[in-house]
Amino acid sequence: MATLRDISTELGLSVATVSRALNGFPEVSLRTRDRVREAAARLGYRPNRSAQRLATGRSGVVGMIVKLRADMSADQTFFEVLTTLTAELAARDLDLVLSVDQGDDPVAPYERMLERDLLDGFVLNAPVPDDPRPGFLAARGVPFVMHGQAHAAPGYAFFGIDNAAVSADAVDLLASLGHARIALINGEPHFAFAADREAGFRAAMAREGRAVPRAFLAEGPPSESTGYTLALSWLSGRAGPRPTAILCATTPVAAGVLRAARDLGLSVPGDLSVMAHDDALPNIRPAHFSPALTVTHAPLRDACAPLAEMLVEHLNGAPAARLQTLNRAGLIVRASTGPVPKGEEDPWQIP
Amino acid sequence: MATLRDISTELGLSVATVSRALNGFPEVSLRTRDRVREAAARLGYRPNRSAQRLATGRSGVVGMIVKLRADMSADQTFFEVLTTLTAELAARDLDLVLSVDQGDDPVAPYERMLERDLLDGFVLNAPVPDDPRPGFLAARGVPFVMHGQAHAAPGYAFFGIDNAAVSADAVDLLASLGHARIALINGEPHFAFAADREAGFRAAMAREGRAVPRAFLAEGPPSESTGYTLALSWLSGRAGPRPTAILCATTPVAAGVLRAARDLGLSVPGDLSVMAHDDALPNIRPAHFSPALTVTHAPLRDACAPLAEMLVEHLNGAPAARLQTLNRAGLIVRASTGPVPKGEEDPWQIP
DNA sequence: CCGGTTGCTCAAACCGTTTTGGAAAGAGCT
DNA sequence: AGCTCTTTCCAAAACGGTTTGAGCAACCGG
Repeated sequence: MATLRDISTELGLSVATVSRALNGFPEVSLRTRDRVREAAARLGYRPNRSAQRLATGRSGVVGMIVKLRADMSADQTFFEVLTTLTAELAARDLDLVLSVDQGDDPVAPYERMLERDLLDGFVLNAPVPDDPRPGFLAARGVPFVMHGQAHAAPGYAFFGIDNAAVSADAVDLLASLGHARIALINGEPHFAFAADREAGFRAAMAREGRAVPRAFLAEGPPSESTGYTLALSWLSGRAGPRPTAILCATTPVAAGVLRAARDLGLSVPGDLSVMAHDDALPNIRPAHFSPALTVTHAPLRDACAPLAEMLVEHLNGAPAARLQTLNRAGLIVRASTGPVPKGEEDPWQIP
Repeated sequence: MATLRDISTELGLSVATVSRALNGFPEVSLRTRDRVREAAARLGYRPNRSAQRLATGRSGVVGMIVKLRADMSADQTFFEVLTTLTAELAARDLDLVLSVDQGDDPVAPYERMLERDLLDGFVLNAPVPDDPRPGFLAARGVPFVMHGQAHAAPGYAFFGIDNAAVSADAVDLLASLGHARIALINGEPHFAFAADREAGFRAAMAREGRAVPRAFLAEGPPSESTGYTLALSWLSGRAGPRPTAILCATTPVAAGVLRAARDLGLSVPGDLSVMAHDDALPNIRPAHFSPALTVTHAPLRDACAPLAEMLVEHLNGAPAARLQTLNRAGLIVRASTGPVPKGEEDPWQIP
């Protein structure tokens, strides 16, 4: 394994110059920099991480915790983020180490990883309302970036989408099509994103003058069966006048709703409009649903490069306040939404 | 953060002595060792990993690859191993870093991790028959331990259970109860453990003089629905004389079989005996099934300490040939197995 | 011609461990 | 006392990078 010293003797330069050349410092001439680069490539030089870390005082490793559910499965969306994030961090010379946790204390696994004294920072995910982790890490001066947002105006670095707007955009589209009875199948309520979606939904519905009985505001795991079960019950009319539009937290949920409509002989969008938020997971193609699904669209993948970049800047001393991005999800209108059915324009009455 | 130097000046010793004292070398007197230990604790000394690694030439980090299925889920059992293994390795001063892979090439993710030049070795899991990974890593001189076994007599370090014996023990128990028509719901055939279970099953059945038609040798994912569906079909009698005993790859599969029997009005173990292999995953308690499930029993958790220990020894130069353990699973007889029903003692006839 | 700037490079110090090669002190033996 | 072993410690040399401070040209304007 070639070292800086090997290159320096090879070229008759000092290790200092070689080091600067490879790190792209400005005070080394273009010509020598190219020579050094060439020699490094030729000798197959790879920096020794331990040495680099010893000298810089940084480990080049950031951590992330996988939170397992009671059934020992991990969040589907987690892996989607994980793969891309690993690549994005690697491109910035950071390694991502994972630790798995199944305990109750949300900060304990972070504390354990800090004790190992190996990490420069963290990527947090799946924020919950009043998430205790940001406070804990901030108190210890550990840099981190959050994927999502646990508070309305957090004092920490984060990247996420405007989840209140996700619901509002969907409601606005459906309302403009004349829908008054819009039901929501939300994500699980202990996640911050779901709270934001509900708040946005309620606010938009109120703005449009549409009431929403508690019965038509449901929540559940992001699975096909969640959508199927809830839609079956709602569309049967048992819970009250059936919704003319259903807004789903994820595309699998929408797939279940579509199946329920099919089973009941309802046409989409003739009798029922269906929308979902699309995280753009692979192997799920809402454009190929039948009918093609109208969605708000924000690929989870797209969060990874910004998150990685923000973490790097944070590690380099950028203040958290500068590292806050809230993206707006896109709106893709396809074939699963249409005008409200004739005679179904009346909103729900709150008892 | 206190360093060796801090301790050495504090005590008027050299850093060399402090280092040896802390690492428990014999050439330092008991008295000074205690003084050093005390001072280290008092000053809150924590060794600088990067420096340690630079000096020893080892990174103290081992890798593991999470292989994702097409549906983006990970193997349930993977996390069970992962959590315990992380702890066991940490107790031996090794960090475990994970990388997620969803590609087709089985060795590519290992190559990628090696390129990052951060790892001392690997833990491999979920071996497949003729697994290419051991050869790949051995060719590069990278130490690793395998959880399981991909070949009959591998040349590498591994820890696993004797899966042929798992099947044989179950068949022996059932045969001793008079059962002749024993069906198998095996794990997915691309895993080595399933191939071994099938081989053991076939051999034991042949030894007992029992034929097994292809139709009663099924395989599938380790889920409740796999067991339910297969058992429903078998017990209906459509595929031929119904089995008097069903051997399941996992306890969730057995749960499905029990449900199918219940739905068909069959009593267990009156009409049907049911067995499974029990990995002892949390949240699944075969002892509380109704009836309590007879199992072969080998907690996945139990593999972790040996695996960690073997990896450490391997890193310290122990030859692979000395680091091979094949454990025997236990047999726990509970209430789901009983004598063969009267009049059902005849084996299947192979057409 | 001179003082000052700029561009490029180098030697040396440093990061915090582990490990090597002695050396001093004491013990045991003749 | 002289000699050889142990025992116990130390100074110094790694490990392979990064960073500092200084030096040497060449170039600038005056």
